[in-house]
Amino acid sequence: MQVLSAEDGGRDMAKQERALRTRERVLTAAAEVFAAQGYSRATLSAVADRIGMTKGALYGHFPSKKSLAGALIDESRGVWTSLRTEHDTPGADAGGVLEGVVMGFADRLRTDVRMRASVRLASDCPVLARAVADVLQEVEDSLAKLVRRAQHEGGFPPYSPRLVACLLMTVAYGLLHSPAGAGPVEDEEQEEEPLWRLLFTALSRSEPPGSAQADDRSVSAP
Amino acid sequence: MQVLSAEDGGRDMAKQERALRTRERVLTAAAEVFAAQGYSRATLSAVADRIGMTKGALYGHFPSKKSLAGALIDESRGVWTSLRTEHDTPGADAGGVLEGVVMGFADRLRTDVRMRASVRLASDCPVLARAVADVLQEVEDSLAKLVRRAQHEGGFPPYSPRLVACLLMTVAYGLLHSPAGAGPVEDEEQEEEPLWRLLFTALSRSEPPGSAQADDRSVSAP
Amino acid sequence: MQVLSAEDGGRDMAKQERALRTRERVLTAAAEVFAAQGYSRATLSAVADRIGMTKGALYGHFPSKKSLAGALIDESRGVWTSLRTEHDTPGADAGGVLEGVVMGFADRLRTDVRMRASVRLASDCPVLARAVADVLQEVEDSLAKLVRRAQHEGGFPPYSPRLVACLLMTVAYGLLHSPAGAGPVEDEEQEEEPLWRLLFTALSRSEPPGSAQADDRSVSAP
Amino acid sequence: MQVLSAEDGGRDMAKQERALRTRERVLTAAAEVFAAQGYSRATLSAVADRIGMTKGALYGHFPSKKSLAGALIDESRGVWTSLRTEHDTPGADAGGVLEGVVMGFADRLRTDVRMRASVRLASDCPVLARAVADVLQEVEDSLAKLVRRAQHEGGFPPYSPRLVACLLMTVAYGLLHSPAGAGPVEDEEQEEEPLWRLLFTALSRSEPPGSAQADDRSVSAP
DNA sequence: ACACGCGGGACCCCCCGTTGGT
DNA sequence: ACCAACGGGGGGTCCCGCGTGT
Repeated sequence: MQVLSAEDGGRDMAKQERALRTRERVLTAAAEVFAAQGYSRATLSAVADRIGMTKGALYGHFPSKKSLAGALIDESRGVWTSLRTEHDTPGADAGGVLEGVVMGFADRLRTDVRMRASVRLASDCPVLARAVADVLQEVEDSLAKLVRRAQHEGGFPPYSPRLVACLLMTVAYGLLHSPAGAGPVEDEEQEEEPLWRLLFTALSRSEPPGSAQADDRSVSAP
Repeated sequence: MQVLSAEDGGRDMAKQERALRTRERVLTAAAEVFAAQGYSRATLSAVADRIGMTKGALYGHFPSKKSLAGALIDESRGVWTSLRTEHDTPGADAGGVLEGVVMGFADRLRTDVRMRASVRLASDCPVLARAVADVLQEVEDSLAKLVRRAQHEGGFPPYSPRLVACLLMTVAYGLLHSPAGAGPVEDEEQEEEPLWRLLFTALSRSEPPGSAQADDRSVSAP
Repeated sequence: MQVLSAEDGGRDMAKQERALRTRERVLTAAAEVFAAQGYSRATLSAVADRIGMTKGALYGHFPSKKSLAGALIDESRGVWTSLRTEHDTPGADAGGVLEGVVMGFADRLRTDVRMRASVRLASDCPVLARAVADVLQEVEDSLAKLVRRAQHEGGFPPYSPRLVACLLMTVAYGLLHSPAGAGPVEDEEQEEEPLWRLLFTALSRSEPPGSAQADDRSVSAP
Repeated sequence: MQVLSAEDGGRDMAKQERALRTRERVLTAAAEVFAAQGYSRATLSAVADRIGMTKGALYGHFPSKKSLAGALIDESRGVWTSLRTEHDTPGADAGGVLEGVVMGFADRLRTDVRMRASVRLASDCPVLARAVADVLQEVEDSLAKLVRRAQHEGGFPPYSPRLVACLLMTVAYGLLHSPAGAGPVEDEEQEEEPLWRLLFTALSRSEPPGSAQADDRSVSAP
């Protein structure tokens, strides 16, 4: 049914190519709306308008609103694993890996709309509880394992690894749900990365900070 | 508004007593729904059903869904100030005050449904942005000031006070938006307090934690 | 049941006196709201607020919104008959009686809120169709009979009496439903009486108006 | 908006054709309900049921109840201007034009549901006050100007033109708000045209009607 | 007994997610 | 890919009765 002849195959591939491109555009637009409005307040009309389509056209690519959110969630799983394998090279010390993963995650959260949407959907969506529980547990377990490895290698305080992982996830959730305009946004576009660095620094600190005087920017802008 | 005489006053007070009790029940039920579902997914029917009333009955106490959320927000402001004045007794060291306030806040978040609802509404509600921005900024400023005082008295690392405050707020938001059932919930009801203790410990730590081996519960269950 | 004893009778009468006064205030307030808003848009809250009562208190005097409108309608019947008997004195010529009745009606429409409310309710109310049909037919028949008498006495053009009566009623309805601010309202408070006079003049005219030039105010302000 | 090619254009026109037909059906159904019930008592459900649609389907054509009424009002403006230009041919005497316009208006009021709805909405709708004030003033001014012209040409009594125009409008309003079944409705379908003829005859009469005896039908059936 | 106010049920407008005909 | 239509609530609010004190 798929391959009938050479010409048809070529046309089908062209169609699929085009369909795939459209699907990506839909996904990105949906991510923007989901990230900004959350699941329930987001409307398919807003998604369709953003890419000059109609609501009905979306149903050619995704059978429901839920499936749109699901696709975003699924994709985030891949992003996460790639993030982990990217930093967790053989021979790397766990502390560095942990830092790389966490800060890389923070960076993705800042630059990638789909990542933001996925994390927000993870806590917003009522009907995807099972889908998100998987990837959530996976991420949390990975983080906990990294923490444990870092502790064994030394240099990371003996906090409960699972608690640390949970805290990191919680901060991610919180950032996605912060009221617009809140937070210490002063620089032009550096929004939330200093916050991640502060958190990571505090969690991984093992030495006394010295007797330096307290002053603003001491961490966020050395 | 129309206290005319002693007898009438008595009757009015009785009426007001009853009405006030109902109002409180409505507020609590609304807080439960808002905390669990967020603003947009919460329905007035759910609020009414929870206390055995109808939607129309709610109209006598709160003219709109927005006003319900607004009442919760307003109340949270009072709770916060009482929390601050309670711990910020003259002569107390800032570090202790900060700890008391943060942990007290965490405890309220765990026990008081309305507090949970308020914090969640702060980041959920589209129409109350202005109302929440006030109390939010107030809370964040108070926290930052406490951090600064703690740093001046010594014993608190020289992080950016505003960043620390923002992180604390973010964690609060994140906890309210964590997917149900996530997190290291294993004990019967100790939900999120260990997480707050971990965060506070990490932020205020100035000495090396010693060479203790890493193991679960090392912080949450000393 | 009514008169038990002298004291009780006195108290009852005082009560009834007070109740009657209240009833009148309610009726007037209701007439204002009905005349301004029509039946369906009028709310009992607006009526209650206008006299400093609660909605429930109204229920003690009138069992329903419909009964309130019904009372107004019934009262208008009495007003109408008194209006007719007032001008239809024995020995009066029918033309003068007709003019007196019509212009008196116009005056009542201008000064009496309840009359305005009644006429408006006559065409607004969905559930009082039967009650209004009676008084309506009565009024129309009376007018038609007066027209017929005036025609027999001479001096009134031979229009169909029933059609003339219907036209007069229609103008009354139209005035009550004119959009606020419409019409030739230029004088301070003389609103709609010139219109009635124009209509009556045109209907009763039998002579040529002469060759006077047309100019504004020729009829409304001689 | 997106006429891309001939084929698409054909399809779009077919689509638009269908949509336009439906829009007309909706408009007619709404006019029936508005004319019969007035604005506030009219419900969108009644409109939808009348053409076998659902409430949500209406939303695709008119975003609100108000916009439905607004479309009717706007359309009536066009009907009115066409009515005026139709009779106001160059060289026609103003008296004839006035008669043609008024009687044509009366006929439209009898045959065109939308016209009835528009006139009724003009005095019923609370939110369209500004939209109706325009067309109202326009109509009234046009009528007044015609009256003035007729007076200058001779043959029309020197009543105040604006008062005459206002009276005509008032009768139109009154007819739309007459309780159902009222009036001298006896013939099969000749409802309100005799009333208009009586009014116009009385207003334009300049000679004595002769000494004919008064009898029913003398005007409506010469 | 009378008046008051809280509460109830119904309904309206709006609008969203979703499905066939073209 | 589009348009039109559907059906289901959500929020709002109105009119009305039952229990409550005087």
